[in-house]
Amino acid sequence: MNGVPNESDRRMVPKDEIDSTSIEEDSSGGSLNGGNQVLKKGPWTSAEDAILIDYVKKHGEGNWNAVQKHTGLSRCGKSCRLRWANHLRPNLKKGAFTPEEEQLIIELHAKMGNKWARMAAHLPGRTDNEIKNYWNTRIKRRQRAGLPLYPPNINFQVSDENQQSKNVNEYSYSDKQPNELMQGSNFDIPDITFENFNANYGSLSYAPPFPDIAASNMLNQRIGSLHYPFTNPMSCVKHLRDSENLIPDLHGTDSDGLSTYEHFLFKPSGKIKQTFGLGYPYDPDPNGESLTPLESAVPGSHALLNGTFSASSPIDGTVKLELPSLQYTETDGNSWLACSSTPLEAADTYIESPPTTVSLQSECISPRNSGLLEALLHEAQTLGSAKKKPSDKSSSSTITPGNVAECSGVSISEKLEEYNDPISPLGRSASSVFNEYTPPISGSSLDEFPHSMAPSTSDNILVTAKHVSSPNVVDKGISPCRPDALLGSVWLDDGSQSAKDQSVFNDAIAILLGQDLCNEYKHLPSEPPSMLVQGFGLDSDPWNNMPSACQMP
DNA sequence: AAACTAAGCAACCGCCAAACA
DNA sequence: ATGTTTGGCGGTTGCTTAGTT
Repeated sequence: MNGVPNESDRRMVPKDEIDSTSIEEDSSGGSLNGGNQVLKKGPWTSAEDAILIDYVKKHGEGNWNAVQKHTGLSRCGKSCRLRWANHLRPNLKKGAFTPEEEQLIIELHAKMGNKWARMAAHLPGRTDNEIKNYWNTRIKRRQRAGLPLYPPNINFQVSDENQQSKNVNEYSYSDKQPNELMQGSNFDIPDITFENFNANYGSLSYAPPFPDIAASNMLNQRIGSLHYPFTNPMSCVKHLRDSENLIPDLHGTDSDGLSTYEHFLFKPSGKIKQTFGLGYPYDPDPNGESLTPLESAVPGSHALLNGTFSASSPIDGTVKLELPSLQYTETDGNSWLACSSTPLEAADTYIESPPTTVSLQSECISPRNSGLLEALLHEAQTLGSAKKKPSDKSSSSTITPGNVAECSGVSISEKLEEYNDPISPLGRSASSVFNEYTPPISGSSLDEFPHSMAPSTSDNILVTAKHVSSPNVVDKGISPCRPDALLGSVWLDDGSQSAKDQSVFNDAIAILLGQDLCNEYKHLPSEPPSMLVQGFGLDSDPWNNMPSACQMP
């Protein structure tokens, strides 16, 4: 039997309680139960633990509400159960997670999402709470470091437990495990490995977030009217938020008259769709008019999105962002780091986080750390509304995070220019940097890829690369403001242009990050794009390149 | 040395579903 | 069939500690 744990008592219990032998005396923070007895809240004392342990020895687990009756313990049944389950029950494993456990957690989370209890079932001696805390801490750490939540080489295999769900439409999205979703509608997905997504990984994993306004504002303002292909409205939030980490590219059509920028913000469905059109080899419907199982799956796939989702809730009215606060809130800030922080900080970020390096776009749009950028976005949005023209409305635009830059035809380069981007890491206007160091990508009006003409999956990657450049940008000889997009085009496109573009990209990075950092990128081997994305030009296994902090102590 | 910040952890809360009356 | 109780789960909060400025 586990003795009375007492590290927590020493640490958590207010000093005036530690020596208290009477658990009845302290009623601080308590509440009355049915019998008007004050139920204590807060940290458990050793005395309380002893009572609870004694009770369980005699009566066994369960019937937790009876604990109070039988023992006089002023704790509600829930609290007793929790205390027992998380701290007092025998065979609990204490201490830090082993590397094996950590790996297992990562894999389980990739499969299950935030199903802590289910994950705990795979980790004997570990509690759901422990796993949850670990994961949240891990997320925090990795997001701060700009790292993807999952190592790219992690395998996401369909587990038997995921066979339960047969029809995604029967369930709220939030309840679905990624693979469950993938299996919806009898859509069989073979073992999924991250390698399948490597081509997108760099940009997917850390492609940035919407601006802060994204989730809440999007939902508050638009969700209600969205034709959103998810059964659970809250899934919009999840998708939006998940997609923050995702996708370099959107492929929406501007059917509702929203400006491009608005589309980006308010039309997540397009975003999601395009996301999955990017190159998932099993997507049976790359054109994406219907929501494929994959589409429904991936947005919430922790594995694929490097995001997490949580339970659903109504979105009408006040939107409660359900993700653990730490799971997303810092993403923006990190993403922005490269742009907003000092060069050194940016450098650290880039060194630590190759994926982040390919998502400069996000950095460029996140307002989290920049009032200016927030203003920029706001203005862009305003302009977007003001500038809306019939032609704009009719154009079938691909909305990408990068395209956000074009907010209603105004490239972010231009916008940054307007603001003179005082926070550019190198003291230069980010826009000028982009303009100068990002190459024009041949290409493509967004109209080249109307929704109905979305290329087959084999082409999607290329499409993605092309779409990141906007008509405006190309026409003006202005490069897209998205190095990640650029990267995508460079890495994902084949042919002689690749080397050239890559070189240009490296130069752009050099400008942005300083030559030293750029050297890291110049080491990028001339490998197939997917390899490059996978390894980010560093070790072939990006997981191995993660900072020690991210490899877990 | 003090103030501040981040990390880690324990516990609570609200919701949900199953069991029971 | 309906209402209540109970247990479980996931998200969030708040506290302590450790590290940094």
